[in-house]
Amino acid sequence: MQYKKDEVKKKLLEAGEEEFYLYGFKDSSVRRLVKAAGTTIGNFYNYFSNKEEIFGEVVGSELKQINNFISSHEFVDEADVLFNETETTVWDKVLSDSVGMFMPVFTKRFYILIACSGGTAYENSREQVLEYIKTHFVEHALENGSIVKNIEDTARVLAHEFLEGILFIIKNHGEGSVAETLIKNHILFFFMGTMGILKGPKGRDDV
Amino acid sequence: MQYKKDEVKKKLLEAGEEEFYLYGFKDSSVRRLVKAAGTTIGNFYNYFSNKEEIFGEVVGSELKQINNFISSHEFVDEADVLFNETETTVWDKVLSDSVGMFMPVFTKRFYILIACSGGTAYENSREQVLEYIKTHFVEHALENGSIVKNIEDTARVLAHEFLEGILFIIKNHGEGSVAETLIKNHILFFFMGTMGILKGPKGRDDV
Amino acid sequence: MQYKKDEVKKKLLEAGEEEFYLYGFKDSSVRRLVKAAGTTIGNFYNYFSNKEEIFGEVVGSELKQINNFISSHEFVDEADVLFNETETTVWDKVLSDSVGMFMPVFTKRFYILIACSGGTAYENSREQVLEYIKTHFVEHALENGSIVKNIEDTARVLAHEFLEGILFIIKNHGEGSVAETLIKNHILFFFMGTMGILKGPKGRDDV
Amino acid sequence: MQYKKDEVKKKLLEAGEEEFYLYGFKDSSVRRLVKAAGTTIGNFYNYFSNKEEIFGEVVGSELKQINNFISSHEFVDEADVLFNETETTVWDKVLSDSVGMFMPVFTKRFYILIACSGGTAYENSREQVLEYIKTHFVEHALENGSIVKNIEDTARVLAHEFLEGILFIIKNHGEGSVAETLIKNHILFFFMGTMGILKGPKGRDDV
DNA sequence: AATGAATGAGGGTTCATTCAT
DNA sequence: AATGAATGAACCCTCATTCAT
Repeated sequence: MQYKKDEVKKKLLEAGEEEFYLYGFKDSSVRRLVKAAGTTIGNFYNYFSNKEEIFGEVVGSELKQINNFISSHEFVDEADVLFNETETTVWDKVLSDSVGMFMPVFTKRFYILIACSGGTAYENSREQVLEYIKTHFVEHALENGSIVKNIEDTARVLAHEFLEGILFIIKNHGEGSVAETLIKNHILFFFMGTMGILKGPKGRDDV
Repeated sequence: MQYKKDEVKKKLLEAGEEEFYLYGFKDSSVRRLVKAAGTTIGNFYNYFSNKEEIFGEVVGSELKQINNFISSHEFVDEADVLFNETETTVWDKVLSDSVGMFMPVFTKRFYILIACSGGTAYENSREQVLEYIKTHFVEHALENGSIVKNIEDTARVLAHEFLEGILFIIKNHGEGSVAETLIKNHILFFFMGTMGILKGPKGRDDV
Repeated sequence: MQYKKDEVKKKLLEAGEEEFYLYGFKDSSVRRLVKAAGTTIGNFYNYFSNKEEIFGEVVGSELKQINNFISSHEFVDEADVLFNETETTVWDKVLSDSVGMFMPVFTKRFYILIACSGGTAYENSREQVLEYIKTHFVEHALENGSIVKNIEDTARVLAHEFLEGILFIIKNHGEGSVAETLIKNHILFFFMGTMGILKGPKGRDDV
Repeated sequence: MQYKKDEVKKKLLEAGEEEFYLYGFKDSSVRRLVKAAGTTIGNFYNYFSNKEEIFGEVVGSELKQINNFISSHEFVDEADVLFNETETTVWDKVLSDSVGMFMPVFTKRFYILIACSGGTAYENSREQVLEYIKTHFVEHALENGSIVKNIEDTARVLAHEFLEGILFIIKNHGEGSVAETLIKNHILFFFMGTMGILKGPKGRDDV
C-alpha cells in the first residue's frame, strides 16, 4: 500500500497549505486538514510528527527562497537603480522590467509564512523580512540625507506597509497577471511616497 | 451595588482589552482573562453575559467614534485641501495642523476593533473602514484623471496599506507623541505616493 | 424596609410555585425564580435556606392536606358506596354529589408535589399516594373475589393510571368546572373499568 | 475498524439507554454516561457528534417501529373487533390472542422515547402517540353515540391515562411475561371503562 | 431586610496527539 | 502504510449557594 507514499504526502501538504492559508496555524485543525487530504489522522502522524512540522514543510522552501533572495541583493540593486534615477519618468519602465524578478517570491506560501505563522517557530519571519526592508530603506534614506523626524521608526512603519500591501495583493489576487500589475503599482507608489518624504516634496533635492 | 463592583468591571475590561489585543477574540481565553483580572470565571458572568459582550464593551464606544468621524467628513475635507494643494511644501504644515484631529480615533481599542475582532459581530468593521478609505481615495483619483491601470483594485491595496500603517503605529507606539509624528509621516507618505501614481511622476500633470 | 416581609415571601412562594410547575424541581432555576418574584438572589436566601426549602413550603401544606384526607377515609367511604352499589345507574348521581369533596385536593400544588418533586425529599409522595390508591383498590378487589391474574401488580398499574389521569387534568384544565367534569368522567371511567376487570365483563358477579 | 469499536459503541449505547432512562435527556450527563461505559469524554465524541445524536441512536429505530405500527392500523383493527363485540366474555380471548402483537412496541426504548425525550427533537413523540390513541378513541366514541360531556377533553385524558399505564408497566416490569399479563389487564380495563362511560353503565345502549 | 458580587463545580464540546491494530 | 479509537486538557458557559456590604 505504500507505493503512493509521495502522493499522500503531497496531498497532505496541499491540504495543509489551504488549511493554514484559510485559518492560520493557531486556528487550523488537523482533523479538517486530513479530511481535505483524503486520509486519516493516524496516517497524518506517519508523515509529520506534529502540526508544526507540516507547517514547516509547507513554508520551509519559501523561507530558503526568501533568504536566497535577500542575500543575493537583487532587490537592493534594483532599488538602487530607482533611487538614483532622478528622471522619474524612467521608473515605470525600470519597474516593468524588474517586477517579474520579484514575483516568484510573492506566492501563496510566502503569504502563509508571513501572515499565518503565529504560534509557530516561523512567526519571526515577518520580523526578518520587515527588518530587511527597513534596513535597505533606511540605508538609502540616510544616504540621501533625509530630514524626516523619527526616521528609524518611520522606516519600520513604511516597511510594514510595504509588506502588508504585498500580502494583501497575494491574498486577493493570487499570483496572476493582475497581481503583477498591482504589485508594480504598489512598488511605484512606495517609491513615490518614499522619495516624497525623504527627499522632500516633488521628489527633488532642492528642498 | 457591591463594594468592588466598578473596580472589578474596570479590571475585567482592562484585562479583556489586553487579552483581545494579544490573542484576538477567537484565541482569547476567558479563564486567562479572569485570572489576569484577579477574579473567577463565575464572577465574570455576573458582569458580562458572554465573551462577545465584553468584547463589545471594549470596542463599542470606539465604533461609535469611528462612525461619527466618518459621517462628519472631517477627514475628507482635510484630504481635499491636500489634494488640491499643488504647492507640496504646504502639505507638511497642513498636516501638522490637522493630524491632532485624527489622533483620538487611533487608539489601542481602535486597533482591537479592526485587527482583533475576527469571530465577532464587529469583524466587518475593518471592511467598512477599508471601504471608506478606498471610496474617498478613488473619488479623488478619478477626479484627477489617473491613467493608472486597475485603479479600483489598486485603490483597495492602498487603502489596506494605509490602514495597516495606522494599526502598526498604534501597536508599536501606543498613543503618544511619537505615534503622532509617525502618523503624520505616514499620511504624508501616503499622499506623496498617491499623488505620484495618480498624477504621474513628480506629481505634475504634464506627464 | 422590612414592613413588607410577608409580601415578599408570598411573592417568592408564588414564583416558586410557577417555577416548579413549569420546570420541575431539578430543572428549576433560583435566578429565574427570584426574577419573577421581583427580588434578588441574596434576599431569597434570607427567606429560604436553599432551593429545597422553598419547594417544601410550596407543597408542604398540600402534603398535610393529603395526609388528612387519607386518614379521614372520606375517599374510601365514597368508594365503598360505589363498589357496593350494584345498580350502576346510580353511580353518576353518587359521583356528582361527592366529586366536589375531592376537588380541593386536586390543586396545582398537588400536581407539583406529585409530579415535580423529583430530586427532593418529597419525591416519594407519589409513591405514598399510589400506595394509598392501590391499597384501597386491592382491598375492594379482594373483597369482591376477583379472578384477575397478578392482582397486586395490576392494582399498582391502575392506581398509577388513576393518578396520572388526575394530574393530566390539573395540568391541562386547572382547577375550574371543566376540570371537575373531567375528573368525574375520569373516576366514572375508573370504576367502570375496575368493576369490569374485577367482577368480570358487564360488571356482574356471575362471570 | 479498530479492535473494540463495535463493543465500545454498544457499551455507549447501553450506558446511554440507562442514563436517559434514569435521568431523562435534559438531566443526563455525558461525563456520567462515558464513565458507566468505561471510556472517556473525548472518545465519546468519536462515536457521536453530540448528546442528542446518541439519544437518536438509542430511540431512532423505536420511532420507526411505532410509525410502522401506527400506519399498519393493526391496533385499530383489533380495537374494532373489541368495540363491536357485544359479548364481553369474548374480549379476554381476543386480547390474549392479539396482545403479543403489541408487545414488541412496548420496550424500554419506547419508554425512553416517550417519557425521557424532553429537550430533544423527539419530545413531540408523546404528543403524536397521544393523538393517535385519542383519535381512534374518539372515532369509536362518536360512532357509538356517547352522551358523555366534554368528550374531546375526556378522550385526551383517557388517552394519556392509557399511555401512562403502558409506560408504568414497562418501567416496573420490563418486557417479560408479567408485563404482557399486565398490559392485557390494562387494555381490558381500558375497554371496560371506555365502554362504560361511552355506552353508559353496564355497557348497554339502553341507558 | 436587601443587594448582587464571588465562588467553584459541573454542563456539553473540541482539540492535538498517541497507539493498538 | 494506514486506520481511527483513545486520551485528557482546555474551551465557553450555568448553576446553587455564600457572604460582604
